[in-house]
Amino acid sequence: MPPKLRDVAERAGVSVKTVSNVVNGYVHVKDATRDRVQRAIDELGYRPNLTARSLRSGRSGVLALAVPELDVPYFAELARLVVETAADRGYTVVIDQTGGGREQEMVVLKGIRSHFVDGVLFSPLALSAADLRARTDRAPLVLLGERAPRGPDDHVGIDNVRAARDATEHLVAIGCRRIAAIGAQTGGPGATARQRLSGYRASLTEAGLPYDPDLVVPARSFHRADGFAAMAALLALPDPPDGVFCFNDPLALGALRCLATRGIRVPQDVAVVGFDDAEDGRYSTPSLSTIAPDKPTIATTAVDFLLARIDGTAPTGPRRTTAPHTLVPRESTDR
Amino acid sequence: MPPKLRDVAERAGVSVKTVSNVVNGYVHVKDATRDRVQRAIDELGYRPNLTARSLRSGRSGVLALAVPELDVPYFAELARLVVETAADRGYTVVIDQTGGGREQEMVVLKGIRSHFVDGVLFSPLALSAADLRARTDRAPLVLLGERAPRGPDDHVGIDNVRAARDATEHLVAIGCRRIAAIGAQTGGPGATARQRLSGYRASLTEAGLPYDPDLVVPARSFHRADGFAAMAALLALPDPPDGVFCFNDPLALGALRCLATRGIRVPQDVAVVGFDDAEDGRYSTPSLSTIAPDKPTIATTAVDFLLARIDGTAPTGPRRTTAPHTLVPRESTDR
DNA sequence: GCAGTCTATTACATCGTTGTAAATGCGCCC
DNA sequence: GGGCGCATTTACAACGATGTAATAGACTGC
Repeated sequence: MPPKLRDVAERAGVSVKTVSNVVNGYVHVKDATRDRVQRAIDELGYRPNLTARSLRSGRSGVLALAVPELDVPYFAELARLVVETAADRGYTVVIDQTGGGREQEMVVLKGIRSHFVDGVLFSPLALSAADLRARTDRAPLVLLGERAPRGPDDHVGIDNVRAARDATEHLVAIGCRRIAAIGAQTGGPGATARQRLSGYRASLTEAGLPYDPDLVVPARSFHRADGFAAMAALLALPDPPDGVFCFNDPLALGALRCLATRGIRVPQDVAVVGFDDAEDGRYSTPSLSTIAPDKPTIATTAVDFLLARIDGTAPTGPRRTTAPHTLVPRESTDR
Repeated sequence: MPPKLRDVAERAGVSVKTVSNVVNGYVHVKDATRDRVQRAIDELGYRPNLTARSLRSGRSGVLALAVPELDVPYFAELARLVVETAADRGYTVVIDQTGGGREQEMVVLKGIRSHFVDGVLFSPLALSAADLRARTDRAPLVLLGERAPRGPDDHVGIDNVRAARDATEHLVAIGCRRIAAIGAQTGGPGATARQRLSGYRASLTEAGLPYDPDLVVPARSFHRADGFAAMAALLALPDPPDGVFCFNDPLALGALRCLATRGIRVPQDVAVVGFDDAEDGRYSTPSLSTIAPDKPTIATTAVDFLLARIDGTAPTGPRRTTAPHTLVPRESTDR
């Protein structure tokens, strides 16, 4: 049974509240008393009970981070940054893995009120803007990632359309004429994929290149295996592409792998661009050109938005920020 | 202000305790009452305050997972599995990123008593066995990963010596004669690296190959960049290796990358084996042969050990389990 | 020498929930 | 019809902390 304030108080011969005052650095405590109490604290190894404190204060000092999958590098890196930033601000982070399904994401949305977390950073995949608007609960929530529904919530993302254009333009610039896109999400509510697709198309139009639906391959999920399969499908076309824009890095790495097994040279025969700038792509062979969202900015902005909501210092309307991104050219487009 | 039991009670015209009984599925509640209360709950959107519940019960339903870095694939995958398993058992997981430093790891050790988590899964890098034994606090703790100090704590790991031997033997079997090791930790308390090194040496001895200290390269951390640098150092030797055993996959991928930039063929000129079976290695070019620890077993065993400690159903002595591992041969040793 | 001010300390209520034990009411049996 | 047992409901205390307001004492100034 761990010691509590009362145990310390008895040992130091003072009231419970005085101990509490010492613990919280209250000014009006005589030095002699403070020392005595402090000694008792040390001797007993007292540590405040955060649960009790939290019940009293209404704050838990815990944020939730809800992401689809922790082992997708982008989310792992984001999680790392969020946890670090939150720690800096004195907060702990619990991780919620939604799996990306609508049902589980709804649970997160509903679950917020289960006090215990002060606010939620949420990176949804499947939820529609309507789902988000339907939320009755106005608990502190910040949407994370590239998704930007016109909802009532704070949001931190990047300009997906612009980024996808940058990626595609880059392929055009190095001489690609038949440019494929891997990662479209047909039907699903995935705004991210839609935005990237629209940037891709805009870029084609701008370059005077035709839009060929055969070159747009959907991906069920965003893993290497999906990229591999999609690339294989593209290579089976009568007129295969000479450039591929993948909607994230694992897809691109899967595509690279597929090309390697077929003995197709990258970037000479096919150039590849990814998205997210996961660490893997920096050391793959060939190394992967990619769109690099400014992840540290995303993480810190999101955490600070959320803390401002929690503290009530945020403005009433939703805050939306677009974090910068850059194109990082590497070997997979180096020609 | 979210509704509480009292609000529901007033609305339903019953006592607070009756509402509590309904919420907790207590049997002796008249159906009519139960319905009335349930309606009030639904209308008000009542959700129990987990903090209060936790204060009352002494349990928070939260486990902590302390790992060095979330964006090292092995830890990300482990985290994913742990979070999933814990969720299955009705627990939430908070992530603690220690950075792998002794100081921060000590904080985790001390911090356990800061109630709020019911137990800790801890994957230490820098802590010594002495540090762990010095823990006065007997809060539920399970050590995770490959480290196996003779401490008083539950532990789930794999047989590192055996696994390292398997890896090295595999290199011997495909004809390597000068086999290097990347990832030694000189001086540090890293038991993992020591064990893998000893397995490596044992295997050399067994194969009748000389042990050449020049072929053992330490790594400051276990990232791709370190593997790259180590490989570069090995290639600069007058008599470079024809096989490399890397103590984890990122090191191996960094090494592969280095070899690729030098135009050295893998596996023909140099064969490479990694450790951990991160998803990256399955799709790298060449794909990476590696030691695959049974991560799902590690995660579920660890969580179950911890929950048993928490419930008090665990035996008194420390429990130790060695999860199985397998060698997964891929292209990087396919010759 | 006494009101007035300031410091240091304290008792008590409270955060929202649940365990304990007691109260209420009903049916049933002898 | 009085008593017993059971189902149902309740009041109250407690989990460990902290805010509020009150108290006791020390000191100022007139």
